[in-house]
Parts: sequence; structure tokens; C-alpha cells
Amino acid sequence: MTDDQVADDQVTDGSATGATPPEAPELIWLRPERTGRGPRPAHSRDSIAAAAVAIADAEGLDAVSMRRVAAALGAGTMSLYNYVPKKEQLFDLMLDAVVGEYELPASPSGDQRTDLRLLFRRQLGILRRHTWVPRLVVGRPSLGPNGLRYTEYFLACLADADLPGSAKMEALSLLNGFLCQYAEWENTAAAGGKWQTDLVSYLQRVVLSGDYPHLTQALISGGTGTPPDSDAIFDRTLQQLISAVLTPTAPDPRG
Amino acid sequence: MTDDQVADDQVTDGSATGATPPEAPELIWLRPERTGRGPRPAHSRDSIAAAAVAIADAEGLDAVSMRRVAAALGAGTMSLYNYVPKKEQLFDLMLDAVVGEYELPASPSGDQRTDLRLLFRRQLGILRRHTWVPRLVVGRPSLGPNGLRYTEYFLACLADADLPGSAKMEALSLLNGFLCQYAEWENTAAAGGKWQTDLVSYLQRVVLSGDYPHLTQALISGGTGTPPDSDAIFDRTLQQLISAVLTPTAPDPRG
DNA sequence: TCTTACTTACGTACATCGTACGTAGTACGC
DNA sequence: GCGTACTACGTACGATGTACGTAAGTAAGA
Repeated sequence: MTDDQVADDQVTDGSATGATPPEAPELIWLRPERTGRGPRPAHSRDSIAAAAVAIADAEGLDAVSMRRVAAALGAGTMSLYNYVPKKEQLFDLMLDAVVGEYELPASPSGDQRTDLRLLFRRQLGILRRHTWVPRLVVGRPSLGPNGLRYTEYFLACLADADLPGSAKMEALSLLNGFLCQYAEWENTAAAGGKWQTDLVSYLQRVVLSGDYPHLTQALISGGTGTPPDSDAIFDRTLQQLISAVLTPTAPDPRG
Repeated sequence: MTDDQVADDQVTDGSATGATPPEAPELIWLRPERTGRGPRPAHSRDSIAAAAVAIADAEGLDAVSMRRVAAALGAGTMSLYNYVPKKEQLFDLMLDAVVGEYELPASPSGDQRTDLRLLFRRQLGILRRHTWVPRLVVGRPSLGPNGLRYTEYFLACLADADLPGSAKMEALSLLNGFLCQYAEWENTAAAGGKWQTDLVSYLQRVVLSGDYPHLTQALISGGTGTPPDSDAIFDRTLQQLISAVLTPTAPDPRG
């Protein structure tokens, strides 16, 4: 599984230029930021991430291109590829930078529910400043330095919980998923514009068709496009989820 | 529902060449599939969606380009734009096609938990056949014909529940979010390849650093990259969420 | 110290993407 | 039949990710 595709690389030819192009790792955290050879790099991962984040904040995620970020750094486009070999990894840098914005307490207070609630409420604040984050956190775990510290803190909050380690990881994933989903919902609700208008008139048409009684009732009993008046919905749901997650394992009520 | 969108078309300007370039709606479901004028369209939304879905299933979402889909239909690239003015709307078609794969029961059995469990387990089956779906369901509600039927059925399952309509919609969103997240996690777990390998060696390095004791313990107490041996995790979590969602509103245990 | 090997920096170039635009042909409403 | 709105599609433009080659700079081994 390790070396099946470079079998016939330099075998027949003894020339000098690099015996094995050593398969750059897919994960950017696996390559050292600095090797100590060659000229001193002009940029750091932090500055690159900051530049990219600034662009995404100001003009949206689609405005983040390699050219654009390189230009923002005052570098040639292709120079950026020395630091970030793939655009996906630029996204990794951006996510880790955002996770790092939360100044974590030194250690949890000990009250699990309160600690978790505070943690995720802060995270929601961060996501509100960086509305592009949810689109990026699909299946890719954010495990850069800041992501690791964040994960470690989350697990420290659950240190006393009577749960297997895997359940704690699942809890993290579940709560983060909810967080991003809620943030993204806020985004679309606040987007306004033509899409919003179209959606409303479409739903009106749907309601008037009379073919969807349950949907109709659900819509009229609670405003649809209406953004949440406060964080009440978030808080309430968050607490429900925390409770669900902390419950060791419900006895299976299978029929 | 029949004629409400052509109100102010020719009112202010009597010139010939289309007085108002009538602002094509952002939502594809808002434009009729067939207007009755001009030549008969050679393709249908269903066939277009099917072609796109086939490509995505076979070669991944990134292989779905307008050119590719048009070619699969035997049409010129730009002809596709008569049916789908924006690529985003092609994605809408694809999602609705996938939602339509589940042959919904005529009406729920009446046992809320069982009905919901069955519904989402089927949905998981669909997502396993179309691994690209979670990436597409970020913030865009899927409200095509099939999406509407699906939503209506979900709400019918909750018809007897003592919840406000908004809470039911939130429940739908929450459960769907979990579903997609779980499916996406399965995808990355099953992806294999170099990324997986890199991730493992990275985590090994992290563990060996000794700086993340809680993370270390969580990792060793439950395999990380290990795909779930069965659907047990999904089922258990799904039930927890269903219970949480059906609970009218926990009394606020605010300190 | 010199050499060598590897780094950084960046310009050029290519394939591919979404899609704006224009033109030609077709079929329904008047 | 006439006009208008539709379908069909070729061409073309700007932008993207990034492979590749070259020049220059610096640390490690002789």
C-alpha cells in the first residue's frame, strides 16, 4: 500500500534530478512550515490565512482565488503554491484561523452543560462574523493547531462525563453540525434579495394550491422567511442537543 | 396560482422588443416547464436531472458541468441554458430528483417515532447511493415537487405531535442536517486513499506529542478512521434526536 | 571553502469552467 | 398569414486551478 505506483521511476535511468518526487502529503499540517533550506520564506501560514479570510469576509468565499490571495500578499500567483500546494489546503488554513479566534478558557469550569453552552455560543458569534465557514465544514475535519486546541478543550469539558471516547467525538461532530447548520440558516434568512422574494411567492403559490395541508399549516403557524427574533431558538435547541448527547444511551424502546 | 406574475409587462412602454427583460426568477420552480409557445422542447427537467445525477454518481459532483450534462443529453452546450438558466438551478433539479427516489407511503402509520425512523433510514440509503448530496444541501432548501411531497409527509408524521408548526420545521431541518452530516462522515471514512493515510499518521504524531491528553484518550478508546461496523451509531443517535425533537420544550434549567 | 542539492519566487501557458451574445429556425396566438 | 415568443447552438470572453520551466538564494557535506 506504500509504494506501488513509483515502481518504475528512476530504475532504468540513473540521472541526478531527484530520485523520488516524495509524494507531497494531502494534509497540509503534515508538511513542516519551514525546512531550514533555501531562502527564508517571505510569508507565513498565518499571514496567508489572514489574507484569505479577509477576502472571504469582504467579498464572499467565491472571491477567494489563488491569484487574489497571492496578490493580497504582494506575491506572484505561483509563489503561493510553495506554501499551499492545493486550494483545498488554503481552505484548511482559513478554517483553522477562524477556529483560533476564540480565546479558550484555561480550563473548563466543571459544569458540563454551562461550559458547552458557552463554547458553542461563542462559536456562533464567530460564524456570524465569517458567514462562509459553514459551506467549508462539510466533511473535512478541521485539525490544524487551533482545531486541535478546540477539540481538546471540548473533550476537557466532557472529561467527567460517563461516555466512551467515541461517543464524545460523535457529540462534538453532532453539535458542530447543528451549529453550522443554524448559522447557514441565519445566512440565507438574512440574505434578502431576489431569491428570498422568489421563495416567498413560490411558497404562497404552494399554499394556495391546497395540495399540501400540513405544510400550509406549519407555515402559517410560524413565519417562514422570518429571521429568529433572538437567539432563543438556538439556545433552546442547543440545550436539547446537549442533554441528548450527555445521556449515556437511552434504553432502546424498540417495539 | 395561474396568472399572477405577468401583471406589469407591457404597461409603461409600448415598444416592440420586450418592454421588460422580465427578471427571470432565481428559483427554477417558479418558471413553468412549458409555456406552449415555440417548438416542443426536446428534453424535460426529469431527463436533465437524471443525466446530471448519473454523471455525479459515476464521476463525482465536480464532473457535473453544463457542457457535460448537455453532451449527455445529446444537446449543444448552450441549449441547456434554455432549461436551466444557472448551474445552481441544475443542482436544485438534481436534489429534487434524488428526493423523489423514495416511494413514500400513502400515509404515516401513526407511530411518530417509528415513522420518522423509517423515513430517515430510507433517506440514508438514498444518500449512500448518491454520495454527492450532502455537499449540495448546505443552505438551500430543496422545495421542488418531490421535496414538497417529502416535507408534507414528514409533517404528516408529526400531525399529532403537540408542537408549534415552526418547531416541526426546525425538527425537519435538524434531522436532515444530522442525516447529511452522518452520510458525509461515512463518505470520508470510506474514501480511503492517501488522504486517509495521511490523516492517520498525522493523528499518530498528535497523540505522540503528548500535548492533547483528552484527545488521545478519546482516540484510543474508539477507533478513529474506522467506519462504523453497522448502522448502530446512526440508529442510536437518530433515536436520541427524534426524542429530543418530540419533547415539547424542556423546562429551562438555566442556573 | 567550495560544491551540491534543495529551496523560494514567479512568468508563461493550458485546459476547463460558467455563461453572455447573436443568429437561425419553428410553432402557437391573433 | 403575421408576428412573437420560443428552441437550438456556435462562438467567444473572462476567470479559474495549476503544471512546468527558469533564475536566484542558502544551508549542508566535501
